[in-house]
Amino acid sequence: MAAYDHPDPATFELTLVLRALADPARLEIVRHLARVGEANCATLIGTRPKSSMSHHFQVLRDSGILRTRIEGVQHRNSLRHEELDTRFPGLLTAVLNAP
Amino acid sequence: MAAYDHPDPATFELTLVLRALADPARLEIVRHLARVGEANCATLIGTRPKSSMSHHFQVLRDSGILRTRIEGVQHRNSLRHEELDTRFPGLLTAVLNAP
DNA sequence: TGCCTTGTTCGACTGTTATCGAACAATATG
DNA sequence: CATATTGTTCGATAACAGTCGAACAAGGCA
Repeated sequence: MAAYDHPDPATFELTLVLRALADPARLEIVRHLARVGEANCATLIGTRPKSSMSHHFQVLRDSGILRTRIEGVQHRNSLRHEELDTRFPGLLTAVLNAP
Repeated sequence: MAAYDHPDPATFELTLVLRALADPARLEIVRHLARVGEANCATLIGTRPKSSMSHHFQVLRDSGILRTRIEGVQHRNSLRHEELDTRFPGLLTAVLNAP
């Protein structure tokens, strides 16, 4: 599998980021990554099928919220917290701190 | 016209707030209110018809982002910035500061 | 090579949301 | 009272987004 395309921080769009975060499943993913740092897709799948999760990861990736690193057969995901902060300071932190 | 119902800050839901902000038209409204403090619907209507705007105001109101005060025939809108901050500290500020 | 694991892609379906005209409601004002 | 102003509600339509099974792709390993 070829590496993923990750958008440049300068091109992050606020509405895309907010929309990506405005979904319970994706918010769960983001919060989990904030705790564990890095995780592959499999460990993040709860009850949802793989195809649904794959979709959510793509939305999060396209908006700039996370990056996916390929290692063998696994795809390791982590937050792009610093990069997000360079364009939207404090946004991700506020979301992560929210109840 | 009877007064509007405004949700209590303790019941604000993050996904609702993020979804409300994740729309260009509504983001524009929020940014305008941040500048001018208070404004009635008419002054916020650009090219969109009244019915569309009325819908967006309702979404913003229901999520807790703004309050609407009725004065005569006008509906004056303003951000519930402090109340939003009590539940989601820094969130609205981060959104307002974003490019 | 054959098989297992990990994820993606495709296609269809479903539910939600935005948009907008038209009719309506409420208040002020002449 | 008649009319103008301000905004809501209704109903229809169209676009979008989430869900999920099935097929596919690629790497690791026996």
